[in-house]
Amino acid sequence: MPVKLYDTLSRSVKTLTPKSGETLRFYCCGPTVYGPAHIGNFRTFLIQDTLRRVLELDGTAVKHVRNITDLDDKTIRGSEAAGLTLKDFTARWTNKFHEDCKALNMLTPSTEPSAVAHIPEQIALIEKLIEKGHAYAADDGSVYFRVNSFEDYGRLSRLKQRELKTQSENSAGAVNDADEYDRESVSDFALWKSRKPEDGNNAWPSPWGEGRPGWHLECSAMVASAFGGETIDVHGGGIDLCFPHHENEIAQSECAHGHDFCHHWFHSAHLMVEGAKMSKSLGNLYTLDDLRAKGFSPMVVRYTLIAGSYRQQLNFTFDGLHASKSALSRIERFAETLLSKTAESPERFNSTYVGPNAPDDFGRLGKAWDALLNNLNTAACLGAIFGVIGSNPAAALDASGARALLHALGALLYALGLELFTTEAKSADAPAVIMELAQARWDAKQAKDFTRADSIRDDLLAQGWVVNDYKDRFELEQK
RNA sequence: GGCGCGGUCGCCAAGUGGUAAGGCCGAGGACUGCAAAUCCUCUAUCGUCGGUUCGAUUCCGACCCGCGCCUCCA
Repeated sequence: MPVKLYDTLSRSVKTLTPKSGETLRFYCCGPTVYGPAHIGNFRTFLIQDTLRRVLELDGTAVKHVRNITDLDDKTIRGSEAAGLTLKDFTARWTNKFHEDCKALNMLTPSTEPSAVAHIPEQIALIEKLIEKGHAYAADDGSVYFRVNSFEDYGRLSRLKQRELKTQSENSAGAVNDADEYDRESVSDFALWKSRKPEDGNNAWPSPWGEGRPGWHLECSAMVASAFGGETIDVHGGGIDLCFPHHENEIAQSECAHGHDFCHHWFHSAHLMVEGAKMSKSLGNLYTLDDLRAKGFSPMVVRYTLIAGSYRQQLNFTFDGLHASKSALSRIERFAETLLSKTAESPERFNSTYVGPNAPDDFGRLGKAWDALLNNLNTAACLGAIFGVIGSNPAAALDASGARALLHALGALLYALGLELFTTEAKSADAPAVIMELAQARWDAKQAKDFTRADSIRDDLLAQGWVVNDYKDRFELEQK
């Protein structure tokens, strides 16, 4: 069954198939590398990662391109402030991004083009647009896109040109871009920005003088270079990019190449944090490291960020993180139960059952798989998984039945990018001192010295370790 | 003002024209020296008001409330 996905352009759920017949062309607007990415950024990247996983599991080859925005106001400002070259500065944050991606179990894109590395392509694109009458150079050496020259402008975001013009004053009453008076129209946007003092050494030669590309242009150039100028199948990004970024990408690319830019627009909704808009001034802008420091594993974060509908604003809360933690460990226990039927280890679960190989039949987990195919309904997918867990199927299964269910579960977890058996620190990880205390408590308990046993237990708890007793052994768990 | 999203159990959340998945929390039970962990069981008529329909949470209209975007924020 093919994957169905909501498309912003047509405002409908459409079947997703590679128009070329073979590999699906998937482009995503990547991170601006001027600092650590926050969980809002990752929400978008994670759902894109999930789409790719579902497609591949469904048998569709995907060329997944996600760019690195390393050349814009923020990276330049950041590098100047840090006293580093743009290259060193962005390399540092690109590395950090990659580390976080890995921790979140994200697949590496097929390619990750850099904007700085595509300046010649961007200049060539501008020349083409000028040649076709879609762009013009201003007196100061900047080049602008002539929005009036592209009839379809505003189709994606459904903004009429007339409204755009009146929107040179926004709702707050502030006049936008007061200094850019040399544009023909306030709707026109910069393709090339002439060199300014605050750009430091970050200027490149061009037919219009020194300067740097405008932000929107990089994606048009990188899409063209990654996919040979062909129409791409899916373009992903946060909903905020719909206008103006994607609108401008469409304008630049379609005017330059003369054919459709992209078939399917894949936008994900934003994140709220504890009911408020996420922002630096509110201090509620979390990074993966922030959450780790509070004791939440990357897998718990991933679960939280993908458990809700991607088209729905997600209210990110610590309650939600706790809920995810419990839910995830419940799936883990279910897998353990099945593994006890097949006499296999958790390590073996990850190596054998979790992978991009969908079983022919998902069996009783069929509903969960169908949910993913249906517009990435991750919530329904998880709901269906828990429905199966609740029905306690293990009791009635023999080893081969358990194996089949493990295969289905492993495929679903691969699709969701959730890795089990990696989260909690267990006894094996406890420091020797803690282990000794716990052992002393166990001995006291066996000797029925409950006063001493309980006192040691309180002691351990104070140090952040919970003791769980079983029939003939105990386990430690980090609080 | 324009465009868009949403209001479902305490919290999160799926969903359908025929009387509402799931997770968390909570409660009760089993287990336990007591706990913890685990397991079992339990909790809603879907913002308001109209309309269409044999029947609407699901379709239409109005209204109320929350939120996002409107030139460089995923």
